[in-house]
Amino acid sequence: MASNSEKLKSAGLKVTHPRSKILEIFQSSPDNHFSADEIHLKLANANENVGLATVYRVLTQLELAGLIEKNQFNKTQSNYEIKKEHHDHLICTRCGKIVEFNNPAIEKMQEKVSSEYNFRLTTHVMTLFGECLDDKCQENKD
Amino acid sequence: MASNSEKLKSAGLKVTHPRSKILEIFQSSPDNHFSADEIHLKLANANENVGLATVYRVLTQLELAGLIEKNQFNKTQSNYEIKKEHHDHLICTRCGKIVEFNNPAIEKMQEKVSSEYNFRLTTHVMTLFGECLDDKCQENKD
DNA sequence: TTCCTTGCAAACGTTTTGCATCGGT
DNA sequence: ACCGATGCAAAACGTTTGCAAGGAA
Repeated sequence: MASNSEKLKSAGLKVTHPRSKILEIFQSSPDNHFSADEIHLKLANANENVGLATVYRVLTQLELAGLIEKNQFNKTQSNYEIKKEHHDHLICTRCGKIVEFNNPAIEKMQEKVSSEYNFRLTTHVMTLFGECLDDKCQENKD
Repeated sequence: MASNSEKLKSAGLKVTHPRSKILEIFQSSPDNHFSADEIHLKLANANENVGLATVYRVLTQLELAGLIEKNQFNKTQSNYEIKKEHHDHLICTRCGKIVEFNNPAIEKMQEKVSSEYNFRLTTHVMTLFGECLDDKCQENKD
């Protein structure tokens, strides 16, 4: 497996401090989804002086390089996660928990729907919103 | 079927010019999806002097009243359509065409996925992006 | 040394809000 | 006449961009 530096280089990006650090953050939390602001905050907490504009620029570059993925769960901000096999999301509207899932049967039917309407399917967004039944979340029930 | 005035009244909203006009726009194009700006433009073209802020306020109220539905197809702006039976969308990324579809089998599997992950499903977003094979769209192929 | 990268501040587009005025009921 | 609804302008919000200074190769 390639190192972070190699990944950046092969994307045509110089290996700089902000880029390495941001990539590290994603790799150390492979199941987490971060907003640009959260990344910025994490860097600040680690005494890394990186401007918010740079965070946005780096996130865009990493996405373009196929190293991370951008999600639009809510209207207000974008969320980024490290690139993995394709999956969709299940989000708890009470505690914010995000679960990744992959359901080949649904994907197949999406293809079928598309061809029925004479479309060539390229991508899709499928996000399920609900309430998780975890103890931690249930405790906050009103 | 209730008139527009009755719908507004039963939502606790006064029957005003902007509200009636906006509701009319949606009803006269039941298959169209409009942004706030498009509504604003349509009103201006019809020599209706309605402020953009009012358009946003009315759209929010109509959504709250269950008369229209808000969609987030792209990051930049929200789209509104008149409320119908539940459906999802298929969008052509080349010509912007939006097709509505409803697939009970997929919906059933979404329920199944949710319960597998111990979630009580409340809503979902499913939007398929592709390229439609309509003549009009194909003409624009590069 | 080159030219990519960064930080800062200003610009951006959409949406929201404050406030004085207007208008249904 | 009351109180909600409106128009306008300004603010808010996440994100992008211009520019001069900094840093990897």
